[in-house]
Formats: sequence, C-alpha cells, structure tokens
Amino acid sequence: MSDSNPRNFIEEIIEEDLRSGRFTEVHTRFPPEPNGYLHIGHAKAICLNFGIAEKYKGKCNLRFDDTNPEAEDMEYVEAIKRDIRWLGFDWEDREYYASDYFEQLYEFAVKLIKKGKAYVDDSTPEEINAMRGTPTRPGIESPYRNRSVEENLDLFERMRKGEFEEGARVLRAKIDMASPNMHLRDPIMYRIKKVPHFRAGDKWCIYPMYDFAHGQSDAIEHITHSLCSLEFRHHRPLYEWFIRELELFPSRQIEFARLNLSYTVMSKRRLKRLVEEGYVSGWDDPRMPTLSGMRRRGYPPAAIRDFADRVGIARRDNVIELSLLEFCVREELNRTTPRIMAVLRPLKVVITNYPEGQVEHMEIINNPEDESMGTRTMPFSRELYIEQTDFMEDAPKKFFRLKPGGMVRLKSAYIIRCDEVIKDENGKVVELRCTYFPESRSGQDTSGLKVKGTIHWVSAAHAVPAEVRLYDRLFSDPAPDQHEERDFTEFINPDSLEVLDPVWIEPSVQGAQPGQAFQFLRMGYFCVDPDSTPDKLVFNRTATLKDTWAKVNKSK
RNA sequence: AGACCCAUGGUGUAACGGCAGCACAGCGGAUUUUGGUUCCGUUAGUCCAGGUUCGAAUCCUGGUGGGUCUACCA
Repeated sequence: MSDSNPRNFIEEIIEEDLRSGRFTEVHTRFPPEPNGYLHIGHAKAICLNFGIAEKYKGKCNLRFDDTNPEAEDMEYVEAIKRDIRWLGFDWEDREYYASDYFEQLYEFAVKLIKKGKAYVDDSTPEEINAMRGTPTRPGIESPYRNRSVEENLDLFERMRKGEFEEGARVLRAKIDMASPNMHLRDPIMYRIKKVPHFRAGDKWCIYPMYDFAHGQSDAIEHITHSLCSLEFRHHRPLYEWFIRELELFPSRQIEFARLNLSYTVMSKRRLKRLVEEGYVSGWDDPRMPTLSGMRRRGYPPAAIRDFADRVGIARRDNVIELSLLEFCVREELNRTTPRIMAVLRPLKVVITNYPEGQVEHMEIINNPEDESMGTRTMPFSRELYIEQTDFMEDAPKKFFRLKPGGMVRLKSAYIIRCDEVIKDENGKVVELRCTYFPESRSGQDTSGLKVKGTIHWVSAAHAVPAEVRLYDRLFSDPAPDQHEERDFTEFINPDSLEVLDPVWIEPSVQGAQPGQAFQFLRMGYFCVDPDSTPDKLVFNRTATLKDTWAKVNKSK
C-alpha cells in the first residue's frame, strides 16, 4: 500500500507518515455538524475521507460535531446518515458524537485550569471583542486573566451548575494576547447556554466551543489524519496547543480546498435561505446542490463518486464547471438506464394508409449500450404523436427530421412521408398527414429507402399521460454569491423549472417506481419523482442529452 | 495594514531539478435506426522580475494577483 501511487498531496503525506513511522495505520473521520443538509461539497470530503481509509486499509468514523445545541437537531442527523449511506459509504459501528465527549472535555478543561492554562473571564462579549485587538494590533489581557487556580476551579464548577446567567462568564485558554494568530489570543473554550441539547438533554448548561472540541475528539478517536478545509489552517496551532497541554493523541491535520461549483451556491446559510424564502420547494428540491436534491433529481451516487474523484484534491481555491458533474451523470446513466419513448410536446400524426384499428407490436432494444437489458415491444397504430420540434415547415437543408414532402424513420418502426400539414385558424400546425412504407419496417426493411433522420413517437391511443418537470440551473450567473453589491437571490434563473403536463409516454412505463431512471429517447435522462401517484407518474429531468443540433442552431 | 495559504490551457488537476501530461469544455471529422453513444484528430498553459544550476513549472529572493483570519458559529 505504501508503494501505491499517491493521487494527491494528502496521500503523499499519509504515505510519508506510514514510511517514517509517525503513524502505523490510517484512521480518518467525516465530522458534520447536524444543522443542515449535506451538499455536493460535503460529498467531496466524504469520498476523500472514506476513500483514503479504504485505500490504506484503515477506518473512517462518522462523528457529529454537535457542540452548539441552538442550531442542531436529530432531523439533520438522520438526513446526513441517509445521504452518506446513499453515496455508498459505511461507518459500521463507528458513529460518534462530540456530545458524548462532554464529560471528558469538561475534565480536560479542569486539567488546563489546574495547570494555570485556563481562566474564567467575567467580561462581556463586547469587552472581550474589544480586548482581542486586530490582526495588526495586539490584544490586551483581560483583568480576570490572573485569577487563582482555586478561584477558576470554583467559578468553572459553578458555571456548570448553572449559577450564572447565560453570557455572564466564559472559560478561556491562557495563551498569548499578542499572537499574530487571532485564534491564539486566549480563545474561548466554554460558554454558558441554558439550552437543552438534542442528545444530552438538559444535563449541561455550558457547552464547549468547536475549537475546544474538535481536536480533542480527533484525539479521543485516535484519528491519524484529520482532513479539513482551508479556513482551519489558522486553528491548527490552537489544536496543537490543546493536544500538547493535555498530552493527547496527536492527530495530523491537513487542510485542502473545498469544492465550489459554478452556477450554484454552497454555503449552508445560503442554501437555508433558498429553502426558507421559498425559492425552492425544500432541501431536496431537484435544483439544489444538496445530496438529497441530487438524489431526487436522479443523479446516481456512482456519478457523484466519480465526480469527487475527478475534481481532485489540492490547496488552491477552485470553481468546478457544472459541465463536469453533468458529464459524470450522463456517463453513468448512459450505461445503466433503459431507453423508452416519451413525447414531451406532442404533434399529432395520422398515417393515412395505415388500416384503422390495426395495431402492431414493434420490438425495441432497451439499451444499445447493454444487450443484457433485452428488448420490449411498443404498440404502433394509425394515429401517433411525435415531438413538435421534429417537424419544420420551412426547414434548412441540414434539418434531418420531418418536413413537408420529406421522409423520416420512426425509431424501430416504419419510414413515413409527410404529405399534408394541417393548421388551425391561427396558422399553428396541429396535425400531419403522412403515409408509411409497409416494406420499411425496422429490422426487415426491403424498401431501399434511405433517410437521414430517426425520430421517436408514441401511439396516441396507447400512450400514457404523465407530468414532466424540466430543470435548468438554479442561477443564471456562474458565481451568484461573488457579487459585492448584489444579493445572490437576484441571480436566480426564472426558467429553472418548467412543468409539462401532459406528456405522452409509451405504455411500458406503467408501474415505474419513484427513483427509477430512464432515458427518454433523444430527450434526456428522467427519473420518477416521489410525487407520483398510482394514477399519474411525475418525472424529473435529470439531464439533457448532448445536443449538437441545438448548438448548430444557436450558433446561427 | 499584519500573519498565514495559494498561483500550470476556458475549468480542474499531474510533474518531486531533465520532452509540460490527463480529464471536462471548445473546435473538426468518422460511425450511428437516439443530431445520443463510440472512435479519431485538434485549439489552448507554467503570474512577473531577478538569482542558483549544464538544465527551473519545480529551489531561492522580490514583486503582482487571489484567498483566509479579527463569532460566547462550526
């Protein structure tokens, strides 16, 4: 394993640590705070941590950093666990909570007080902020900084007992008010919050700060490599200070750049606003970059894992193009989904020389990429629907589809010719009268006819109606949250959702279950939405197909 | 302003002092009963200036540009 190829700088460090003997095994962790839903950025961290554990035959813990009872909730814990499992990772019995360490953390704090390295500060939040100084100016020491160990011990115990008001006192580490690193200027370790904790109940009214919990939690779990995002670089010296003073297991923290995706926002705060202000239907709205949203959208977990793999790990800020994610999704779906025919915007076609009442059952391949997926049949009859965009009255020469007098192949069926265009009083094309060539039947074509285009269709009498939700990017700006003067919600794409109802789908779709994915031939990948009922299927468009014709058209 | 981090095609990521490669995107072509897939080809890059060296994307110095830090959030 140490001779395998490191795939990024973190694996290089790990392999060096293994070689040098700094660590003899690899143990990582994924440490979410249960106050929001996981998004694609978390997926990168999950794949990294679980992936490294797997590669180096180690373990990866799931640990909830639940040190702030005001924001956290069991609902989020469940959602997070569901998403990680869905992504395909297993933490086995290693499900931990920082809140389970509260007693130990308290003892750690007492130890620091006894060493003269922590003190109770009675200053107000405003005073503490004022005394902290600025990056260019050193802070000044609190008047309470040199209390005796005994007094600190007494005060801290009484903080725990609830004798003081919320915000009245904090426990601080005694480090260095002049440090250029703000996190070393006597950081707060404990604050009073008279709020019950979703797991610990009302056992505590003081809660450790993240900075006093995270590193020690890693140490308690013997995490060898603690991978986190760049902004924690400045916290590292503080974690190391705590670990040194407390004489705990020295995990090695390595920072890497978090994932940014174009045309979306990723911060929990902004995602929450999208939900709470009603821009989307919920955390699992298919336009959200959350894992629950992507699941509902129909993105396969394998595609997300592949994506996490391809974006790489480095230390520089990055913005990944949405097209890479879409590529991964299409690649996976192309391999795995059965094709069916669905007409999204129907145009009626009557085949005038096809006997009324006759029905033929055409055999169709389910997936040309995978023969083992077999075939199905689809009814063919005199009246059909085709896609409105597959007919043009004044077609350019490069248009391979149906036009007046032109011919086209109906996929897996016959070649037809358009004889007559029927319009309504507004001049809108409402029906096509065509003739078919009986000897051109798919698979046994003896007609000798050659056509350039093949289009999809459904039999009007047999097709089943459904609702389809077409999604586009949620924002029309590549970096909606990077504008100084403008709120990101100003860049919401007004056309991010279009509902089509009814669309007509071949009858074999009946009985499809929520989550089931298909390629609607020539139209894109779609999956069944949980909003579906036994009477009516609802589909989400997961992704379009690449459309070089649309591109050609647009460039004109 | 200070400390710290970062800088390779449009985007992302390789290179460990020795031919700047890969992927996505773009462009062109072949195949195709999905204008899909597949295949082939192709455009495009080391932030700047010095220094070390036979040789620098890589090491050093200085600049420039970007990011992070000044919550009783995580």
